[in-house]
Amino acid sequence: MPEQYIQVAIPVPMRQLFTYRVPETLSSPAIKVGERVAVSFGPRKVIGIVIDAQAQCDFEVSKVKDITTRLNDNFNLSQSLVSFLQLCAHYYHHPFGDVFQQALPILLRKIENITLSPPMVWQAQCPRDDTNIILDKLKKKAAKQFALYQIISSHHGISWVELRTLGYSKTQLNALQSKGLIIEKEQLAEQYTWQEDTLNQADRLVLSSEQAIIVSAINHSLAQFSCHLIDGVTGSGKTEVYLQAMEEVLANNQQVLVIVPEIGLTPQTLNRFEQRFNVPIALHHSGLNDKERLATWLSAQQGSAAIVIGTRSAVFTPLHRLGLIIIDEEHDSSLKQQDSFRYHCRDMAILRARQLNIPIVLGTATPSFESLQNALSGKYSYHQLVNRAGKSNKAKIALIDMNQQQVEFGLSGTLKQEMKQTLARGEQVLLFLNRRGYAPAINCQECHWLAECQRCDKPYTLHQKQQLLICHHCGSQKRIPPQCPSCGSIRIAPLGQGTEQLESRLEDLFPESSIVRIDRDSTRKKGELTKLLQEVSDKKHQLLVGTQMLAKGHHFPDVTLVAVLDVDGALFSFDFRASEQMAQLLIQVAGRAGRASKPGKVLVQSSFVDHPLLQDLVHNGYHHFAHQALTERQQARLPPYTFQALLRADANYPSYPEKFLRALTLQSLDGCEFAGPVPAAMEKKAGKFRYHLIIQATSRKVLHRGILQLLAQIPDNEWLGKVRWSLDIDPIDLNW
DNA sequence: AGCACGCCGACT
DNA sequence: GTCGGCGTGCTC
Repeated sequence: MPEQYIQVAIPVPMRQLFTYRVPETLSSPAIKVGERVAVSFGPRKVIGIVIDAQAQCDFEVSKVKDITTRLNDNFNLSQSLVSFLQLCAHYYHHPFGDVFQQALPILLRKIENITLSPPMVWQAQCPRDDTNIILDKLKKKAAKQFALYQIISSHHGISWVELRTLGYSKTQLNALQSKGLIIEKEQLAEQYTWQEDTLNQADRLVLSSEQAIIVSAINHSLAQFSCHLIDGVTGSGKTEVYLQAMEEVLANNQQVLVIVPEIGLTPQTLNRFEQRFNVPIALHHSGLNDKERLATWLSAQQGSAAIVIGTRSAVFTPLHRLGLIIIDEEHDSSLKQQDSFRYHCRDMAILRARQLNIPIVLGTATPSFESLQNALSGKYSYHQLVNRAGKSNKAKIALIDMNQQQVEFGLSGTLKQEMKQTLARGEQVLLFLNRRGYAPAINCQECHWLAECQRCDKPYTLHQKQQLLICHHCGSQKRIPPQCPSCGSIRIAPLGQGTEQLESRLEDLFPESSIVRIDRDSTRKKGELTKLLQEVSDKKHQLLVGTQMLAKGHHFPDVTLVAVLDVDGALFSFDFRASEQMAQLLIQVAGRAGRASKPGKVLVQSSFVDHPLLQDLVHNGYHHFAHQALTERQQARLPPYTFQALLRADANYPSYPEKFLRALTLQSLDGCEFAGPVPAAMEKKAGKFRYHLIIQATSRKVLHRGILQLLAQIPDNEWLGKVRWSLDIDPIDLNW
């Protein structure tokens, strides 16, 4: 019997696999790719994933260790998932151990044995004589319980996680249980299959011809890879297209993976899917605990879940019979992870669809320039939805010239007037200010001393309510100094305006109206965001103040006036993506407001109303703007016409990062261009000094090859060990 | 990333 | 004397 060696991915940030021996006592049954094994690694014990089961020993045999145990549970990875994760690691030049670490539920990375209680679902009890009487009572006295019963009774079984995400409480559930209306049962672990009652026709809409063409295009390519970009304004019926495209896939007993932005997994979204399909749906979002995440993972892998709906990291869910992937809001920035493993969920989803030979659908009202370019060049099927389903009028965007106006607290006279009129009609107003806190700085009015964070060299943000100075870059906090540390003056005053200040100013300006502020500070508590949004839709508040958070996901039908208080930052940013993001934000904001009978109005305040970008966007719309901007990108040889990578380095001492990057030989990298090394936009952050290097090429292949050559040099770099470095492929945030 | 090892400063 | 700061190096 020859010795058996395996290659194992270990959860460390190293770009290599580790060789282990499988002792004879553990060699039967044959060890497989994707198995989890416990191994000793240096002084500790870790879980590794078997990547190659027939490996030759390519390491000094005397140093190779035996694996400790094989984890013979239900949670080993499929061959297909392992090769997908390998593809991801390869694409991003990222350590494989770290990729699988992030892709797996936390519980699968731990040594301890996993005890997972069987999955439970709620079902309606068989109707008894008095059932209808009880229900009638509920309908009148407890509408929420009645709605809960409706949803449960329309399904064969629905989990607590689903019900919780739909906005129901344990109390409501217990109430129905004690009335004998519902019962909790173990969910059958068998594979989901399409039944006669799987599709609920009740709210199924008749498709417009535009929509029907898209659905049939998707359905015609079910057994092969194809990428469809659905470019449709808010209200044009993208979700209905998703739902009807899913029908055939589900009818083939295949699974569907739906990815939504972080904030997008709202009760309304989920409700749409729950109403339409009577199938087990597994969820994956930040509101789940470790066991719930693992349960989702398992039900997807075993095939008992027909649909998986989740945020970014759900792209790594194992799905045995995946037939269709849907990415909603494909332009959304939350799809790109901005730390450690910097992957873009959309791009990895496309890779996965290609690997599995299945279609993928990208939906948005404001396509990312990357996707738009791929659509225009014919790489994706491009579907435009131009007709708004409810025939509602699109919100009009108008500019307000701040130079021609009396301005008070960041509000122009025109805006104040419009606000008064809107509020007088009993409608709601939404104000965007992308700056949380009370003021973005405080300074001394005598000597102009500015309170700065020592670790970032940036002004502290004043948080009045907490009576604190908080650095928005590193999170450090400081008391407000009673007097200027430089000249001793007590004339220290806030500079500029944030949402917290705006809220309190509005309280004085509009004492009759109730004001609500929605930003990261006011929604820190779990469930607070949902609560505030509910209060808004209940019309408990007339004035809404918020940051970008408010631009995503939620629709406010009674908001008929939206104002963006300060758009100028994006016009003069040296980040070439700033204007793209600004345009997407404005269009998304416009889509949040109004309804068929009450169209919304969007006002944008700027001191540069003649700026060509603003003019183009306002007068010609997003698509004209995007085409213009794409032409400029092409001329400037910028993405999506070129491909970029960013090599970042940071250290505790100022000179090391630059020295590290300068020590690299860049000339040898055939076909690649470079910018830098240059100091990061924030050269100092959280006490670290940062430099970076941009690598650019006209093809992904050339870039890939260049990076491999670059990475090969790093082990010999004399400054290695003095710096920390990381690589970002297709970077979005060049400021970092 | 951990974790150990090792070499210097301020304490019971 | 030694506790512990974190710089450095290693992990099949």
